[in-house]
Amino acid sequence: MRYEFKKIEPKWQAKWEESKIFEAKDNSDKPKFYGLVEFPYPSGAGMHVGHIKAYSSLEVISRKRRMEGYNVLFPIGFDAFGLPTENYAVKTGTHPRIITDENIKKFSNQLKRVGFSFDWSRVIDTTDEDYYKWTQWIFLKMFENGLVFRDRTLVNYCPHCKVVLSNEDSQGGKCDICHSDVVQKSKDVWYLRITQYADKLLEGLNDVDYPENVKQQQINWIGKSKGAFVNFTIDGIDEKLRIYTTRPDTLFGVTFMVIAPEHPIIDKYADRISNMDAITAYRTECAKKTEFERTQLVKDKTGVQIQGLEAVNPVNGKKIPIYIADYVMMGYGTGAIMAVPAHDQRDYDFAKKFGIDIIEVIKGGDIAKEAYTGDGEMVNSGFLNGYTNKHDSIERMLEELEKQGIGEAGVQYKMKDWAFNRQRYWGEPIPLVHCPNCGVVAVPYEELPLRLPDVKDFEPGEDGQSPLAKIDSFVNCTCPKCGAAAKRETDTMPQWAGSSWYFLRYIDPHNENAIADMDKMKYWMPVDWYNGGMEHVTRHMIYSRFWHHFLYDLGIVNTPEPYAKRSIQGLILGPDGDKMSKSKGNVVDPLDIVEEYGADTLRTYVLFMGDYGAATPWNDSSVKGCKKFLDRVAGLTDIVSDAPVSSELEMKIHRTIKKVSSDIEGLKFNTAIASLMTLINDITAEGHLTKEDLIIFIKLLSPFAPHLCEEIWESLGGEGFVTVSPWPEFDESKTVAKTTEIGVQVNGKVRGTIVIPTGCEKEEAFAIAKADERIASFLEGKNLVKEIYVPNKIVNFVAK
RNA sequence: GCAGGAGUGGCGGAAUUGGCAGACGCGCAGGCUUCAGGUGCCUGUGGUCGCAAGAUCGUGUGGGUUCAAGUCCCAUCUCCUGCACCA
Repeated sequence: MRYEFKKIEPKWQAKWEESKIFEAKDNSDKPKFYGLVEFPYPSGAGMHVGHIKAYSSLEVISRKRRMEGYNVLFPIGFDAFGLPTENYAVKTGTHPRIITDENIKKFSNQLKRVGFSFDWSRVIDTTDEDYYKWTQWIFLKMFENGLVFRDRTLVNYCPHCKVVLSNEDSQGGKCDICHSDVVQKSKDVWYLRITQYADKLLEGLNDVDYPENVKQQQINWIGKSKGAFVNFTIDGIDEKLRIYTTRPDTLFGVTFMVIAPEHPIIDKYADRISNMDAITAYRTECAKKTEFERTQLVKDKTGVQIQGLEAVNPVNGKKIPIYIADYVMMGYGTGAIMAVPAHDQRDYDFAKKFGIDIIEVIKGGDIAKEAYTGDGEMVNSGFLNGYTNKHDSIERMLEELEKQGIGEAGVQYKMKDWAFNRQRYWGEPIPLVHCPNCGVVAVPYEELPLRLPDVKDFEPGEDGQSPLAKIDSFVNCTCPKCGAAAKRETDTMPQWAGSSWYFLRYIDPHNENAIADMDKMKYWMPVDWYNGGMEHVTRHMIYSRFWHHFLYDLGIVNTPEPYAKRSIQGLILGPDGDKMSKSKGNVVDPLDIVEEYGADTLRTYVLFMGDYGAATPWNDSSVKGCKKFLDRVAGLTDIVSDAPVSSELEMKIHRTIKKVSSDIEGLKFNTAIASLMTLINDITAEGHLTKEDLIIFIKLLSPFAPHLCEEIWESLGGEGFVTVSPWPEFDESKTVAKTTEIGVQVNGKVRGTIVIPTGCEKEEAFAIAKADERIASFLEGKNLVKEIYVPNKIVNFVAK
């Protein structure tokens, strides 16, 4: 047979669709497997080879599971709200709905052409009102349960996109969407109280199978730290300055305090501060800086002492100066710190610059040179003197603080509450109403979905207002509670909302009464295996785990954790080894590859190219190598004969079944394909194979190259589809050879190889080795000191 | 700075977890097929020395443990990814 991909690919894609073999069954006695891939944002550019790699791992595993007899749910959908579509709408005047529909159509066709075995009967689109109705519904549940609040604070704001960004979306001080510098702006913001779930999100990690680095990244992101809150009094005023510290045991070493430039105490006591001009100037200076600039100037400390306010160290009564400095952030802890210059490098640098005392309280370093952050004996510390263990001294200090009522143990998280609104059109409307009498009121559940109004102008307002604010018919409404004239919230939800629960909707995509039917969730949840990119580990995964924990607490879902197992695919780099990007012109279009070499070749290549988790450059020549491999597979049909193959080849077939089966489970697709290549080399050397042997071969290959394998299956008279035929089994006894070739070392150097009966005793192995002429020549005239034999591995003689 | 990961031929990458380093693919060289190019097939392919048999070196670098180290330990360099004045 010849590998005529242009003919066979459309043929089998049509047959698969017609036979519905990829549709998951809701009522099944079979064990279930729920494989999930991160659904795409349907951009106008269409699919990228990165999408192919991202979906191929669970594509192969899902196909293998079907052959193993599982009822498989392998769905796909579109995360279609978002800025690129809206920006394109602003530019072209086309409605985002039309653009989205076009892009989804384009993506679907492309995915189908690659032959992915998605269940197309369960496609979801986050911008579909039947879908976002439930996104709004979950939001209202959170509102009802006190997890939604509004606050006027400094937010990360992108002046280019004109939206408020969460911390997650402004990493490194750059807007995640347009990469402009993010500025700080005072705004009213809706927050989701994700911090209330910080501990559950941490503890939940113990129960899931995520790669270690993924867990670690989430742990760092949540950033839990244990320490203490301590209240410092301000001299002469009845006012406490509250700080957070992880080292309360160094309290005797505090020689000054620092507060963030935005700290409210400054305005409160402005009349007592004698250098308000200098302070105001410094604050203005800081406000101008972006957070990025502020955190970049790590080396040089700046600040201004507050003249007129002095704090009192609560453990020794000493009066200490208070400074404002931008190295203290309002957003973490209490926005104020106690400074211990002897044992904190930042405080040390500041003290050196401003000539403040440095008092050593932990022995072991040289505080004339730098801060000492290690352990050691406590000194100059009153009742703590003589303590040598950090844990003990902290405990002792906490005890004292609580006894005297000046502080208590506490925890802090780096993770902040989730800024949950955008001033944009193309997102889920936030279902809240502002009533002059009742305040903020929820839209009643029965009025959901709260639909996006049809508008012509998608341009956001210059004052940072949503385009929805310009639509009077949308804004003006009556209060659901008191009936008074009221105004709708005009902000929309951020991009991450719709993807925070989408895996639940696949289970029951058309349910009109609930996000999904409980019995169906009990069958399908949790997601057995979720594959995606590293970039979603801290945002999407944390957000969706938060929503899921919340829904679990309400009894709406049946598992606390949504994803039992997570894997990560590595990037595909351009042929030049750089990240693919339009500007570099090194982008590979997957459809070009499908056109020229076929979908099976593309699928095989993206998994063969290297370690699945590693970033690997694209190589056009290697693609051809995979095409050549499939050509040779097609050619196997020409050498089928009735004559049984040698026992040697039979063993290799059994070994290959074993290896491909286990490699797929470990995401080692490259070696699984390599072993099939090795086997075809062995078959070619043998010159023939039986029909049964060929069936085994195409079954093993079918998850990777399903179109070709179906064609061969059909030509061999197979019933139905190879895709749903049983996965081959191997006979362990047949994977073992009668004889094994092993290396023989003399003094640790390989001097030859011998053939031994597999699993033989050491005496026999030594005898065979010594009988070997070459080995004997190396042993001649020497004393055998030691003989080592590792069964079926190696013989080593130590001779002097 | 902190956390995680990686350094193996000309290239992508293997190595049953301490047991013959370089599987498989690409590339390259030679040969066959071909008027020719391409395709296809066969052979070879880590470095150095050697006609060869073979010897010798070899997994970022330096040390160590071991009969035996890509793999374990100590030190060190480089690169990637994330976080970062987090108190």
